[in-house]
Amino acid sequence: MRDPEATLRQHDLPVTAQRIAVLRAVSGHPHATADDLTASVCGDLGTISRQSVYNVLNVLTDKGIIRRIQPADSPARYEDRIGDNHHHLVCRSCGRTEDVCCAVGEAPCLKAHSHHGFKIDEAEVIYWGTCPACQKKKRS
Amino acid sequence: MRDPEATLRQHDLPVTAQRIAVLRAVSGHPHATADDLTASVCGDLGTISRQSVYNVLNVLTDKGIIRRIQPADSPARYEDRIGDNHHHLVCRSCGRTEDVCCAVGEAPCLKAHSHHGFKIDEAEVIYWGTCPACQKKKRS
DNA sequence: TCATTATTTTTGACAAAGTCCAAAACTCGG
DNA sequence: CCGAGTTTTGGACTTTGTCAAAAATAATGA
Repeated sequence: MRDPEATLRQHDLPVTAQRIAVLRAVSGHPHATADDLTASVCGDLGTISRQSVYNVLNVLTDKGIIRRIQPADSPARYEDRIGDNHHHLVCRSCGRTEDVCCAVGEAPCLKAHSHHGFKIDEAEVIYWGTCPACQKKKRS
Repeated sequence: MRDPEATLRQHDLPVTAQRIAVLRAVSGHPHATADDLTASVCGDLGTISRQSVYNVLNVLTDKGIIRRIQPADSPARYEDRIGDNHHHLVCRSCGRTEDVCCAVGEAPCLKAHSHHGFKIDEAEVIYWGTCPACQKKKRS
């Protein structure tokens, strides 16, 4: 995210300190939770209400400026990187999340199959596993 | 699920009325939530505690007798059909969930890639879209 | 069959993540 | 700089699920 303020203006969103700070936090901490982001913003602005963090994250998500990912057994996480159809790799034991490029080119990702009459708009892929650190921990 | 009782015994689980009823409910209502299942079991046994439903669902899931799916913005759902690596199609507006056969054969499903040093054990795919009923509703 | 023992079930409190609402503060256009 | 309309804030509330202790039940062996 080069310029949070410009990004907000481009999307006709009033520019506020909270929005700039949250946007910067998301940008600087990919896959952070709302809680993580609140902490990060507080280190920047001094304070922000929990509700504002959610408000901002929701409006940014709705506008497509950021993306929300919600793996099982984890609070929602947010990221900056959008529009490139990448997927995620999540550690079952610590929740560590990494980006993964779409493994198979166009299929199944982005391909609008038709099943059961549904109009499909996204194929979400999560790879579940164990991260290096947790593999070590388990062995010991 | 042909015989819930036999299934429980096969897995060395003490047979209780609650377990049989929950197992039957999951079998008869694929993709139901814990709440749905509680209602269904109550119509069968007359009553069951909320905690017992969770206890049973957890133990059955741990044993691999049923599978838990946790799409974003939805409570956990449970299903009977396991071991065939199928995926899910979820309606964004009403949560309706359908099974989808693995769209691309072996890849990316079940294929253990190695990325970031993670040991991957599952590839979960969710297709997001709008079900026929909600498409109609939106148009009207 | 019956007592024993370990496992389940129940009840009620609790926790995490997020939303709803009304009041105060702020942004932006004129 | 003013006023209208958004945002932000604080607090209560909701949903989904877990924890813990006591009561009930299932499986085992005599």
